[in-house]
Amino acid sequence: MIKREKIKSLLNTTDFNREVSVMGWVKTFRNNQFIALNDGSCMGNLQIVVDFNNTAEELLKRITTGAAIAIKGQLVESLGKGQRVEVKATSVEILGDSDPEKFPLQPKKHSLEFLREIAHLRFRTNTFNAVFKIRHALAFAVHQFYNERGFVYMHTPVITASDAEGAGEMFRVTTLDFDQTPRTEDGKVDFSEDFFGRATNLTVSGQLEGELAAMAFGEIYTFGPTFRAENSNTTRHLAEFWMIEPEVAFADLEDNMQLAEDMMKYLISYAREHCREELEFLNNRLLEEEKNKPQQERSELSLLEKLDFCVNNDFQRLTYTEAIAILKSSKPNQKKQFKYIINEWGADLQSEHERYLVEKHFKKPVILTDYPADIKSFYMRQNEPDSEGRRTVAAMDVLFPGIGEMIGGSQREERMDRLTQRMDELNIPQEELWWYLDTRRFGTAPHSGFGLGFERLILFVTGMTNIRDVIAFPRFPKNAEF
RNA sequence: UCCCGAAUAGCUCAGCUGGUUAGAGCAUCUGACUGUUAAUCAGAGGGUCGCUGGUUCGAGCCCAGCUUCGGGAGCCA
Repeated sequence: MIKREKIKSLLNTTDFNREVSVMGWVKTFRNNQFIALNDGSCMGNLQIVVDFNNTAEELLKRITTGAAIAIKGQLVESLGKGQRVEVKATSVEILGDSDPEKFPLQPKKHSLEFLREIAHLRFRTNTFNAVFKIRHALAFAVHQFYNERGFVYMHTPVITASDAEGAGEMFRVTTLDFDQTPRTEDGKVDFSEDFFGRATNLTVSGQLEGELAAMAFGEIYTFGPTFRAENSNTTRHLAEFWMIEPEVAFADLEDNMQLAEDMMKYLISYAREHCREELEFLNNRLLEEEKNKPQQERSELSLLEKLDFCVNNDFQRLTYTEAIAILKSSKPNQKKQFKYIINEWGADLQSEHERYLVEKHFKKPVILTDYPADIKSFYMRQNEPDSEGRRTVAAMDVLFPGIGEMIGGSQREERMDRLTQRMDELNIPQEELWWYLDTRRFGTAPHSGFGLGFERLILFVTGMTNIRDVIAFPRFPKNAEF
């Protein structure tokens, strides 16, 4: 028996006129003679030539789009034009039939909306083959990047008891019987009867635990699933997503920004180098799509140009205060084209403002720092008030064109008194976070970290526009199919 | 959650001012052809017009509610 070969290697070989064995799924069967076969190893198909005169009619009829087949035959230089190699089949075996009346994928363009409804089959399309190959490569590159720099990969818990992180609504984790929930004397649900003896949730961030580890290993990162029960219905939010959170001891905001920028450039470069075929396919896909758009709406740079531009140019760094000044005197603000007009310092930036800075003003990734303390989390390091007495924190947001916030992070407040004072102001109970505060009690040190939304990175690198198309089985409000 | 839009064949979409039997391309099936490249040519089948109610002599079309989807906003990564 001959060993099965991958289509990817056969398409590149010059070792012709030998017996090969291939298996895969039928993309199309043309002219009762030519099978376009794909085994997932690459986007390209291998052409199988069937001798239909000497093949049973019954068998030919079962070679339908979507069917899994095993082929044995001679690998030869193609006689036809569209491809370099092909296999002259000597044996065709149907491994799994695919009823052509029912199989939903056709050899034609499908809308992403439709494919989202058949997410279990969309992997078989070129686009999703490319997207998920890139996703894999980038996940691998994340580990390689941090491993090369001596970071320790931490697995922080998915189930957490602290709901004090303030990162958003949480999913409750419980084994209580909803039909007869135990109650306390004042009528509330008695979580002391629950599995963990207290109320627990799915994690919204591994940061707090990450900080604990960073205060021992020096440099750590987490990379795992994260859950937000927000009723978000957008192209860039998921209820379940993957987040990368590095945390570095003895690092200030400056170091943090550098790490973020280095990481982004490393990851994008990695994809450029290792996913050429996939990126070129997606690049062309976007160019095709743009042809149908009016000139105005077409993007200035192609996907590949955009990626290269990101790698080759420094990210624009500026403070919130500087950004407000730019926005205040910007045309859309003066002409009142913004929905939210920037009047004074302290306003939270809306996505229209972020987009203006990134896409119109600087036309490159932007790192915004030193936000007003009032609009940021309790754990961010408090800056000294400026000459006008305005309080800011050492926060940073990395903004990308088309995506918005790709990364959110900060230098952490390492000073016990300042941290607890802020917690009091925001009514965050210190008892619950005693373990977190212990890091400030015992050998506290300056440290910084950030969170990168993995799917948002994939969005940017693939040029896809809906986050539900860059995760295999998206979880979002009213949908947990598959 | 808010604003806007959409839902018609397996897919993509057309359907006039409310009027007889709801159309096209692709896909599927049948036949022809047989070095095709989203093969081609001929023919055929395929519809609870998202759901519920209302207006009307009459609703795919108008109105209300609901569901789902898309775009934008908020929350954020």
